[in-house]
Amino acid sequence: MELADEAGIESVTMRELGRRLGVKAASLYNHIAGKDDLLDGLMNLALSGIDIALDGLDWKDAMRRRAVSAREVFARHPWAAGLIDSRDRRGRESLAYVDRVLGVLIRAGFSTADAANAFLVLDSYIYGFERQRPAAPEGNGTDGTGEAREILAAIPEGEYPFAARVAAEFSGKPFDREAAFEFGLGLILDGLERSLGH
Amino acid sequence: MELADEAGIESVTMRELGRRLGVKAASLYNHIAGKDDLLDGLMNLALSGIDIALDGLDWKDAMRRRAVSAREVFARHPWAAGLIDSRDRRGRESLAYVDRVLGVLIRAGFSTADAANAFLVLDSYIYGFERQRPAAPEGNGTDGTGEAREILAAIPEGEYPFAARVAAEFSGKPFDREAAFEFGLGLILDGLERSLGH
DNA sequence: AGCATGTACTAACAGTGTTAGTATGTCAAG
DNA sequence: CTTGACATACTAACACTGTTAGTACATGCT
Repeated sequence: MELADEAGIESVTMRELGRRLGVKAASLYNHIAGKDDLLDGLMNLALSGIDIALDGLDWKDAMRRRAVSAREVFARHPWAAGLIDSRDRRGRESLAYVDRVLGVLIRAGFSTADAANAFLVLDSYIYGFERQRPAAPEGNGTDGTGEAREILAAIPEGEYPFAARVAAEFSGKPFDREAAFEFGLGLILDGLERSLGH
Repeated sequence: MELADEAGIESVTMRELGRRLGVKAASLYNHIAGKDDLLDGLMNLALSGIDIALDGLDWKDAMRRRAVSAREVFARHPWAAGLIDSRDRRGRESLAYVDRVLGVLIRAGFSTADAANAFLVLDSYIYGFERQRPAAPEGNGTDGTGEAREILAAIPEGEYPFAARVAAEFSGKPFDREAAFEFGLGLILDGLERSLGH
């Protein structure tokens, strides 16, 4: 996980991992079944950082909490989301997770079909959000203003006026990703609440 | 694109592609700069299938049309979404796309910041949705009922009651992904509309 | 006729995951 | 203390991957 966070998931090779551990690549096979096994473990390790202690909360608070916590995980480990959809999601661990979430929704009054729908919609948003991250800027800070400036400079004069306006807007002030996430999350949760009362 | 659709993006190797074209791998380099070039082209080819002829439509209709069309593309080419976030999104082509969409929103009355927000929220959902697809079932049809049955059978008796209920629900009838997508899309669009009037 | 261009080829390189076979250290039983 | 079993590390190799250098050939223009 340290290796993936620091150097990117593409740097997680058997030989590189071995180098970090002071060991040759082949020796790793005494401990794991193969690279798939390694990546499965990595995925579960990341997923275990998502808060699903949802008992006793209102369904909306529970879903919001889960979503915010999931986004933090995906922001901290940008490789996690990509890892998830390149492999099977049907492990025991994720089944428990699914059951927890569905339980909250069904107990709140959603039909089984509606609960499945709500789950899918919410997770689509959650999993999709941190992917909408522009490629990391080179030598700038982490607020993205430098990158916005860079994009702005690359836009041909007058050809893309609206993109230019938006880039100009965010070259001055940082973009608050967390706030943007919660804005969209609120839209979805409010909509689900409305759909609950027919 | 045929190769990626039929055999999966991981089968798109220089040697395999050459085999399909009746040519050795090295010969491909007379036509493309490298594999990155190839994948960029593949991505743009897929993206060009998204309908962005949005002029003259109400902003909601325009966004809905774009979203539905994008989902169809991602459903038809499951590798496309993954390709997009593994490479730089700042090409001329995608810049035109971005400008088009932002233009619709800003003209509809969104501030530049709100338009950027709306864009991000919408695309998070769009890009995230087709990833929430369970691994393809082996010998079953495409409606997923066989897979739901299979999952149901694999759930330990009584351990995950809510997951079991949902699996049971959908082992009887097919799951309409398109309807589910439009349901969530509607929630978001309605929410954006409400936020437009403060 | 000669030459330039485009395109295919073979061979090779460094890198990937993985396995077989071998050596080494540690620790428990006799 | 010796012996043996076990865990673990190693080297060497295999079949892949993307990519480049150098070469051959066929087409078509001057």
